[in-house]
Amino acid sequence: MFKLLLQHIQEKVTLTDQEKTQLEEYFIVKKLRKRQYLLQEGEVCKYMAFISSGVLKSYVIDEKGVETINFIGWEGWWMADSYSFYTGEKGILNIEAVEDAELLLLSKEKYDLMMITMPVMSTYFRILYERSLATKDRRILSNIAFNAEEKYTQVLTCYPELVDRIPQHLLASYLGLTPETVSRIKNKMK
Amino acid sequence: MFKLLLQHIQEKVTLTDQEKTQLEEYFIVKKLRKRQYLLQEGEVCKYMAFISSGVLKSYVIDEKGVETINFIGWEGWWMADSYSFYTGEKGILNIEAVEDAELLLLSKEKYDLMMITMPVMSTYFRILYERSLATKDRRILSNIAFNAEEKYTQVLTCYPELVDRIPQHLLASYLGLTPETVSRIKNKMK
DNA sequence: CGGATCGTTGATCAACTTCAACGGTCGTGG
DNA sequence: CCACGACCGTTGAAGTTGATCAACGATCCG
Repeated sequence: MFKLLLQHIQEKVTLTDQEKTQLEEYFIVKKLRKRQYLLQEGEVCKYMAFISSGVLKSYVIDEKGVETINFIGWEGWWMADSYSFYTGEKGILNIEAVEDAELLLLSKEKYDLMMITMPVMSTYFRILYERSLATKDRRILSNIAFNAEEKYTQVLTCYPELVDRIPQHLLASYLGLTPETVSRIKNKMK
Repeated sequence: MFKLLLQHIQEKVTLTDQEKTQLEEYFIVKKLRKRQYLLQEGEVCKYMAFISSGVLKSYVIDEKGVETINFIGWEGWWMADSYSFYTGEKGILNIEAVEDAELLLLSKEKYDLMMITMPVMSTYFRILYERSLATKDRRILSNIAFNAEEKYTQVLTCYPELVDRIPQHLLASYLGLTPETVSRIKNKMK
């Protein structure tokens, strides 16, 4: 259950055996079935979720009912409405299982506590966020500087697994394109 | 010189007098004149820059010579090619002064050292990154879910100062639009 | 003064969306 | 266990948004 999480953390920082044990106290195990919500628009995001297995998506729905994917994560990724989690204000994201999933939830209270009592975890998150910022910067650039085909090939090279793990229309939405456009690009490139 | 930085840090964490003094050791003061580079594409980003005064932009240039703005910052913002800074690999961003600017530079070596010797600063950066992630998430969403007009009005409400601080064609590029389009939207809305 | 930079406006154009129809696969309930 | 509906990808045709291209006026500054 905690194996993947511990492994993940230890790629960035070193944990003592005591810290490893201590760590488990902070999390709640939660299972989600396909299509089940972790969070709905308008709620305050009370948990960061570490995905032990399965696939989750976060997205918004506009007034016409169109879904726009904010993020897609699977084993080894963290998931939350970051704005809502850190500020405590109402969020705009929905988070939902794309496949059955097993999560380790870290509540805001426990997170704050952890940041005080386990400095090593504050460091872990700082490092995690460094990577994450760099990635998001690249995604922003590809959004505003690339055309449809460039966006698609970029995501293929950066996240080759993505294509196998999720339905194509989710990938399309993640890229800000329509399913039709992605379908046509795929054809054209083959 | 350090006043703004200290103020900024103390919005997020509490510093002792000793830490305040210690902090200054880590930084190099640097002045940039308008149009002067802080970083050029292909270089490794060796510094994070805290902007004490002035305006900086980070951007990429595509094969046709078109500039795409990644980020624009002024007094109180941090600036770097985050990917390059954290990984130590060559970067893709150019960073340049839009107006004469005064910076406090924190080198990668000093940053790494600071993270070890000043836990409070590790915490500061963790908190800074939390906010930053939330902001970038919102920007990604507005990039992929919004049309030109919505992007423009969103940036107006989130960063009203931006319009006064920077030329309009930079704002356009920041939004992934052409100057012409922004000009037309502005007219239409008035 | 003359050049560079910037915003504006108009006309044309292309990329991507929208709309619609169809075929395949999967899962669920009768 | 099969049938039907939901879901998904594909293809074609038409439509729209924003880009491109070009010209012009204003401002700033050396």
